[in-house]
Parts: sequence; C-alpha cells; structure tokens
Amino acid sequence: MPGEAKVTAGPTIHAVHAWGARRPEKSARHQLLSERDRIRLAKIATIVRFKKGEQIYLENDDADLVFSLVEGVVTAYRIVKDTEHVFSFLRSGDLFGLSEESRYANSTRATTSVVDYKIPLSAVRLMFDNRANLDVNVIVKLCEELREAQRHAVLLVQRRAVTRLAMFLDLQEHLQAARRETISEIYLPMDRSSIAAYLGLTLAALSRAFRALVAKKIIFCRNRQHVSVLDRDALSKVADMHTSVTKLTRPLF
Amino acid sequence: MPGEAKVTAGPTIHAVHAWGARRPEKSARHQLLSERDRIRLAKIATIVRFKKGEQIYLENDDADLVFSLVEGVVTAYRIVKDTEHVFSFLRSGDLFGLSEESRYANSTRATTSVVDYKIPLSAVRLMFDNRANLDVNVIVKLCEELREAQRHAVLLVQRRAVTRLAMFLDLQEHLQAARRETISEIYLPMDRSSIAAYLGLTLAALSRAFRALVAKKIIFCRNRQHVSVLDRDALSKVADMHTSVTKLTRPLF
DNA sequence: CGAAGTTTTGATCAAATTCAAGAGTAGTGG
DNA sequence: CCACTACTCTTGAATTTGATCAAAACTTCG
Repeated sequence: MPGEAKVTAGPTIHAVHAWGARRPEKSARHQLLSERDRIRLAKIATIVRFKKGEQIYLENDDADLVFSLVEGVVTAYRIVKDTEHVFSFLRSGDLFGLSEESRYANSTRATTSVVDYKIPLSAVRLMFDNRANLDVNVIVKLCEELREAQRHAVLLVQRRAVTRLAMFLDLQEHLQAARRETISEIYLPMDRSSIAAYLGLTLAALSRAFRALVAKKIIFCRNRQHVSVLDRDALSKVADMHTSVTKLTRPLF
Repeated sequence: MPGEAKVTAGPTIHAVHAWGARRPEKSARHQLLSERDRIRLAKIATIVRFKKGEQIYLENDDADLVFSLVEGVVTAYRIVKDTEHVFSFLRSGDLFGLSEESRYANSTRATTSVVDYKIPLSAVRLMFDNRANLDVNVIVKLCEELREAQRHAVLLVQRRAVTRLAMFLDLQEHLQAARRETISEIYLPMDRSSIAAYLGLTLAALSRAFRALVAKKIIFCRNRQHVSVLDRDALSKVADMHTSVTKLTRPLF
C-alpha cells in the first residue's frame, strides 16, 4: 500500500514533540527513535502476542518488562473498591510497563488481539547508563502521557454524561487522525463497560448518553464499534469546548 | 534546626524511585540529583521569587524556562470554558514548565509566596545532549507526576463530595509526610476555591463536604488552612479506600 | 469601621445512580 | 441453519446528590 509507514525492525515510540520546531500541522505525532536506536532495541526486544481479553500484567507484579505496542489496543486500569478505573487505552507507538519501586503501578490487558515488543527492564536501564539517545525520547513520550492524563481529568470533571461522551469521541477521533488512520468513522475497539470505566460513568448512563447523541442525529452508530459523526458542530457544542479537549496539556515537570 | 535537610546550592528533584531497590519505608521520596548535577545546574539556574497570587506563566506562552520549586506552593491549572481546572499543587522538589511544541501546556501561579530556580530550556537541552546523568532522573520524576495524575483521576470519578474531600485530605497528609513535615495537622495553603477546582466541585459542595466531616467529628478545622484528622478509620471509610488513594499509580510508559 | 473578598447556608432543580428487568448479539453445538 | 445460552447492552422508575442562584456570615485589610 503506497504511503504506508515504511517497515523497519524494532520498537517505535510515537509522540508529539514537547519542544523543538513547532510544526505547521497541529499535533502531528512523530517517530521518536532513530534508526540506530530501533536496531539497538530490536536486539534486546522480543515480539509477544496476546489474545483479546488476555491479561498482560497485574498491578503490583514485579516489573521486569517494559512493553512497546505494535498493534492492537491495550487497556490500562486499576480496581479500586470493586470498581474498575480505566486510565488509558494504549495504541500502537505507545510504551507501557513503567513502575513504582519495581512493581507495576497498575494492570493492563489486551482489549483486541495485541502484538508488542517486550524489553527487559534491566536492558533498558543499561541503555540509559550507556547514554543512548533513548532517554530524551522517553521524556518526550512521558510528557505526552501526562498531557493525556490531563485531558482525562478535564473530561472527568464534566457533570453531564453526554458532555463526557462527546469529549471522548472527539478525543478518539483526533488520536485516530494522529495515527493517520481513516477518520470517516470512529473505531471503538473497547466495549461499553470499558468506556464507562474510562468516563467515570455507569453503563446505564453511558448507554443513555449514546442514545441521546444518536437521537439528536449528532452521531450514527453503524454497530457497537463503529460510530460516525454526523454533525460536528453540534458535537463540539455538546462537548463544551472553547478549546477542544484535544488541545489540553500539562504543566509538568 | 537539627534533622533539617542539609543546605546545598542548586535545584533539587524529589521523587519516589520508579525502579531500583525497593525501600523498607513505603513511598519515601529521595533527592534524585547528585551533588555534581546540582552544582552543574546551579551554574545555569537563577533564583526567582513570586509573591502570593502572582502568575508564573500562562498557557501558550513561549516555553523557554523550566522551574524547580524550592519553597512555597504553585498551582497548575487551565481555564476551560470559563471554569478553572486545577491539575496539581506543586511543592518543593517539583519541576514544572515542560511544554508541548515549545509552548507551555497550562498556566501556573504562586499560591503562597514562592522561591524557585528558573533554568533556560536551551541550557537544559544542552545538558541532555551532553549526556549529563540528569535525564534518567527527569524520567523518574515524570513517572511520579503521572502517578499523581492517576490518583487525581480516581478521585474525580468519585460521586460523593465527601468522598473526594476525604481522598484529598488523605493525599495531602501523605504528601506532607513524604516531605517529612509534621503530620499532626494537615496544612492547606491553597484556598477553598482552588481545592474545589481540583476536586471538580463547586464551592458550595466543597463547603458542605467540609462541614459534614466536621459534624461527624472525623476532622477538626482549627482554621481555614489547618485541619487535623480526629478519626482516621472513619476518614478512610468515607474515602472508600480498600487501597488508599495514596497507593495509586500509573502504567505508563 | 467599612469594603472587598471568601466561605457558608438555604431552597429548588437537574442529572446520574441504583436496581431490576427486558432486548439484542455472539458464540456453541445440534 | 436454527435453537440455546451467556453476555453485553438498553430501558424504566425511584432515589440520591450535586449544581444553581441567591443571600447571609465571616475574614481580611486598608
């Protein structure tokens, strides 16, 4: 397929640059690793596959592996007081598996079938010590994660369920565009209960929110996983965005 | 005062280690910079002071400075649709000022009078290029920020105002302990409206939540800035925590 | 002592939760 | 290809809880 990303061996990290030249195209994501870094990483990384629904690691497990996601969707979550809280849906180009005091800080599972690289943490630390160029790129990636966490917080503060859902759809669409996938339809590989857990809503409230948007002809659900936006202005209006969620970021660091 | 941190020149970064030896004492924060790094940084950093209420930088300003907080409290926030969203209250040992595409990702202001180091971003980038040991420590710090963002998300999902407040108080107390300050009383340097903005509540709801906890004799407010916990078990119960908020973290990276 | 800025309190209203039951979708095996 | 079961999702009615708007009490501070 012409125009596709060229196939190179090894893990990738994609992110919007934190500093560096401001790009003409807004929020374009770039491959952060040099060819050399990718080759270097490829030597210590191995491909792993997970089936849909499979657990990748559990919170509090010994964190000895870092993962680089190649294909599929991974859900990062925690169970607090019997309630699942979803923090992020990880996609191709994302890194996960960082830890607090050598233990994973939350759980992850494959939401679709997943292909990723696993990299022993010991090897990563060695690379840092050897001053590979890697570390600055990891910083950039972390900043992006932080910005996303911030977007999430703004979303969660919204009181109306339709507002949260509209923001979520807007966000998904933008992420999809950043990955250069088609945007004629929004693809939602996760099920309703995961979305509800991400939005901090009950299943019932989420369902009603979907129906409300459909009833107003703002979106159309071809099926559970495929949604198209019929009235973008109305969606933005519902999402309450002066500055779209998509523009949010974080102070950090 | 004996037992105080020894005075050394230059910025500091404090965080819980992401990897490395698991410490006996839970979530102890450590100074991440070596003496050498601090001296190196001190050469390019200058002290700045801000008065209470003063703006430090605004979202979307050109991001040419990174800040290292020495003393005081800084509030990181964004205004979205006329509503202030507070993302974090930064304390001594925290870094802030990182950017997206060379612009600050949100606004910060001094909540108390503040002393910090400002470091030109250009110099920081130069240090990264020169492979100072700095970068790994920055990564560790970013992971901590991420974990905090996650705690915040869990807090925001709680429906009841008292639950959010209880989690917030618990969090503040733990942070205070990690800074090795006294914990006989929780010190809240920020005003009620900032807390409300952090908790995603209105001023009215927050006020009622405070009064509810006071009425149940779970906390005692000596004044607006000083709260003590009278009944820890009851507080934890209100906060809904099997695993206290304070234990939450993030998958990343 | 005012005057401005905060915080508290009260009444009404809107919206999400809860619980429970009903519809729709896969996926299995006959 | 059609049941049959398990699962996900939708819908409904009653309840809980916070937002809103507005006014009163409290704090600073000049």
